[in-house]
Amino acid sequence: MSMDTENGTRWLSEEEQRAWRAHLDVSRLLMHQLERDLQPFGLTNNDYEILVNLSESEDHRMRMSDLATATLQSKSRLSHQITRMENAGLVRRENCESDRRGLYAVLTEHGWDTMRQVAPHHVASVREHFIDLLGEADLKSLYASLTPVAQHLRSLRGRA
Amino acid sequence: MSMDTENGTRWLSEEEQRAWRAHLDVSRLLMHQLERDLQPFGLTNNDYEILVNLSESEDHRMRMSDLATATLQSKSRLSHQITRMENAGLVRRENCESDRRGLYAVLTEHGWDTMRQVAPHHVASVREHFIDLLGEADLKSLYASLTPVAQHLRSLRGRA
DNA sequence: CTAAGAAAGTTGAAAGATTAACCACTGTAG
DNA sequence: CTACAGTGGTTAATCTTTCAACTTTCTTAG
Repeated sequence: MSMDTENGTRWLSEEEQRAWRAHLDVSRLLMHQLERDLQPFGLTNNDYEILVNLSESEDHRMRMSDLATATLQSKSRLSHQITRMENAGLVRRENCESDRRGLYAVLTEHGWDTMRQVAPHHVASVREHFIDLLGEADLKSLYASLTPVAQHLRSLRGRA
Repeated sequence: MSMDTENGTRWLSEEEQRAWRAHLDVSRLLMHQLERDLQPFGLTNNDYEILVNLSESEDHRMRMSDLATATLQSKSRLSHQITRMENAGLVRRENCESDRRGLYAVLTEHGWDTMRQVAPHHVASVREHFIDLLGEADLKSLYASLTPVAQHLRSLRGRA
């Protein structure tokens, strides 16, 4: 196809640049904005994501590892994160009978209440800053385009 | 349109969820992967972005403020960032004649060399993990969809 | 049954990010 | 020309993330 310069590097075309930049900018600006919208509730984006995952799980609990995988965090980071949330009374740790190395992170009453209170605001925020700015066609094609990328990237993580 | 539950919250439809999740996942996985690909060169994503901005600027220099804006960082964060890069010999600070409060961040020789060495690899990385996984139509529609979102978000930053 | 290796999770130190307070200078309203 | 609000940038304290080392338990090859 295109082989632009002396050293064989295929630089990005105008069009490619634009798409790339757009994705990059949205991705950062959006995270930033969502974080800001959660701030009044004393939660960070990370806190919220943990709460979502636990809320949607059987018995409001998840194994640390699974939670780490689901939220794309390292074990270490998750461990610290859960410690903070434990101190904030949002979750607690419980050990696992079937595997004595393992631990569950469990939503507390307060965690669940918090979730129920905050979720509507968060959804509103996601709508206002993202979803509602896109048409149905946009959403469909976004999903169709990005899914293979996500798959590719997931297949890569955890290599050397 | 849709008004799903008792309390009036417009939850996300299946389709909306999927698109949202896809964007979220790609955005995080991708950053992570790019970071990893830069690692062998001793650069972080942030370092690289600064280098790009300076490289593309008149005289390989930019005012701290402008650089902060361009890279969507806070002044404080940028200040720390530049200090680190200064210690690594990639940039240097120079004061500004016309406004004695101001400083320029200037690319050093070593910074420029680094940039020229690394850029091809970075582009390859962006292609491998993003651009080349999308068709031309995908790119076009991605750009078209995301640009208004980016504008919306940019208009919001720097409020209260 | 046991030893070696893998898996689950934690920990502490070092690096990076955020917050708020700060200093120096500029521009402008009176 | 002066006082005062705003700009440009840094700094110190604090919080979060990363990295590497470590403990405990589980699995499996022999």
